[in-house]
Amino acid sequence: MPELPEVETVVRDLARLVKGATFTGGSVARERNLLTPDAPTFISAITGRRILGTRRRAKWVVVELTGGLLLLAHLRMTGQLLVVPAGAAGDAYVRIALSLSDGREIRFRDVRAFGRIALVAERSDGEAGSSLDPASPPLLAGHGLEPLDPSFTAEVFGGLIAQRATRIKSLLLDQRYVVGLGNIYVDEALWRASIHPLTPAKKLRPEQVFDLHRAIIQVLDQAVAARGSSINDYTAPEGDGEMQEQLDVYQRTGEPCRRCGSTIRRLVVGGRGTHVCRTCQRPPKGIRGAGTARAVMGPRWSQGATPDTVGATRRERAAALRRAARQGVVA
DNA sequence: AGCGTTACCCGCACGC
DNA sequence: TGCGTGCGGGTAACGC
Repeated sequence: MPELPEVETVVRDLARLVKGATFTGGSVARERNLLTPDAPTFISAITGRRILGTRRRAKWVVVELTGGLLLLAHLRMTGQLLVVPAGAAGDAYVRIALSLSDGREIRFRDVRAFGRIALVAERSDGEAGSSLDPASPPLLAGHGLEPLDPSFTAEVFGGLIAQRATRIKSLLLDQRYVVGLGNIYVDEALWRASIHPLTPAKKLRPEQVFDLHRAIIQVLDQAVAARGSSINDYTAPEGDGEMQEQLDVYQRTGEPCRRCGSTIRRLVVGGRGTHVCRTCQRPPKGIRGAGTARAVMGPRWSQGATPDTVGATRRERAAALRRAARQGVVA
């Protein structure tokens, strides 16, 4: 699942591969993946544009084009941006293909088809508009702080969350506060800071806010350096990442905590699979331990997460076995 | 208004 | 082999 480190890797790879290239046309196999404009307008508007550079905003890939246009891509769950020779073998999941004058093409491949491509005008303030009209309102309005920007300080972060009663995990997943975090890195940052995901944000002590702020930056920096986590479908134009090998809790249900040896547990917070060490991450007062309080688990929580279960689902068990085999541990 | 929850989108893999 | 279901990023809608 592409989060900030994965999107950042795609953006950097794309810059190396296609900066300076010019679009000569393209095809839209599935128009629902195109947020705006309609397919014929999209193809005609992008044809002849040259790629000036790439950047990232939140989890959006932003490709800067001549003529004041921005090509945006959100990968959601399974989206990929690939740069291949035109005519290279593809499959049914290539939703949009854009040809380049040098004989290559950029392909947006997306198995689950949740991802979105948009072509919009850059506004005078540098933000992406919501249409080809540079006077259109910002498309990405409402996004929060960039966690790797110097403006993301512990003080600002603390001020954002101080009044919020919502669970800290749900808040961190909400892109209106801090952008770029998804399920993987939220679980990882909370483990690093030894904070339970069900803790109400406003109940965090000042030192916990400080630790969490630092953990967010550190885990994202480390993941960017590792080119992100290649889990399921994620890959970048220049290849997979390696952060999945360095994750401490995500999809490690049933395995020992690397800090204290306790078994990593799985619960559901805000409808999302969540991974914790219940020894390092003490549940907040008034909320019973994970796996016992159905009221805080939600109806969709996966049954079968018993203490001696290795992985809450068969898929997780299989992943745990593969991981064990890869690391030379006899399962 | 804030917060929690569900439905939706979609394809896959799981599990019966 | 075949069918029902959980999963999940983001958004919308709903209820308390």
